Amino acid sequence: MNATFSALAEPNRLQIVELLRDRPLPVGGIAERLRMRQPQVSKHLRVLSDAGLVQVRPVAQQRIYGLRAEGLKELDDWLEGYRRLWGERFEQLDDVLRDLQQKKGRSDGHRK
Amino acid sequence: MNATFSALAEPNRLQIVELLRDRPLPVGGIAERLRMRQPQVSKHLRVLSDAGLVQVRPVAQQRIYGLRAEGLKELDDWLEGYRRLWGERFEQLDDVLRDLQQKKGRSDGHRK
DNA sequence: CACTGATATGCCTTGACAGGAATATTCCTG
DNA sequence: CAGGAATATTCCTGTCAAGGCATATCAGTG
Repeated sequence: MNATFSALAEPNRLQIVELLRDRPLPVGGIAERLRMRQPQVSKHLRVLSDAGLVQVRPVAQQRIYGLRAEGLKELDDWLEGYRRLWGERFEQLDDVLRDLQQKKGRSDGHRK
Repeated sequence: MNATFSALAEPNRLQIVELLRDRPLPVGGIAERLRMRQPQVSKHLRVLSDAGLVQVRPVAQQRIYGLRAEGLKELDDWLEGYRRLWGERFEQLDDVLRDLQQKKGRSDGHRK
């Protein structure tokens, strides 16, 4: 999960992902459209690949990079635990919890 | 959006977000539970706050930090454009697109 | 095989950023 | 207003990662 965020934290890498959202592309195609140098694109793709966000398919001497569903679904699953934050009236619950966080008055009462 | 990923890319920051998922906490409480030093926690919270991922509520000299729904919803919205990747048979469409990526779109007959 | 196109890798330099420690700031209470 | 608790900020330092550039690798073709 951490690798996912790290990978997407880099602006160029995020751009690549957004570009591949439309369709898979060879390295050269990515470099051309994003005005980046080929070596950097390869490096970024390496990181994205390690994070499981993209996958490759060799065609001749080209390598077609496309998004990898599982990688992004992982992100979606992570978000699942946070969806209750919006859409629901969560602020009221927030207020309730506000009281509970009072340092948890334990037997170690030190009210100097 | 980029700020969001950058903020969550840092392991400790991600931990903080996951911790605050359960309930809002004061700076000291966060530091204590995550075994981090207070200054670092404050710095991380600053970044998370700038990214719109957390919000503060002052209580006495404490500052209660909690998740900010809008920030995480933004992430969710971003993912929206990628959800079609899974759940649906997208691989077949992938195959179709494979042909179109032939290095150029000559305007020869591709009527359908 | 030599040649070429497409991509990956290695080395180097530089800038950003996280942690550590000290200090400043803010707010409460007597 | 002094004192202290909770938090923020500053300065410093080391690390790591991204870009530039050269080069290696690899597949296809004549």
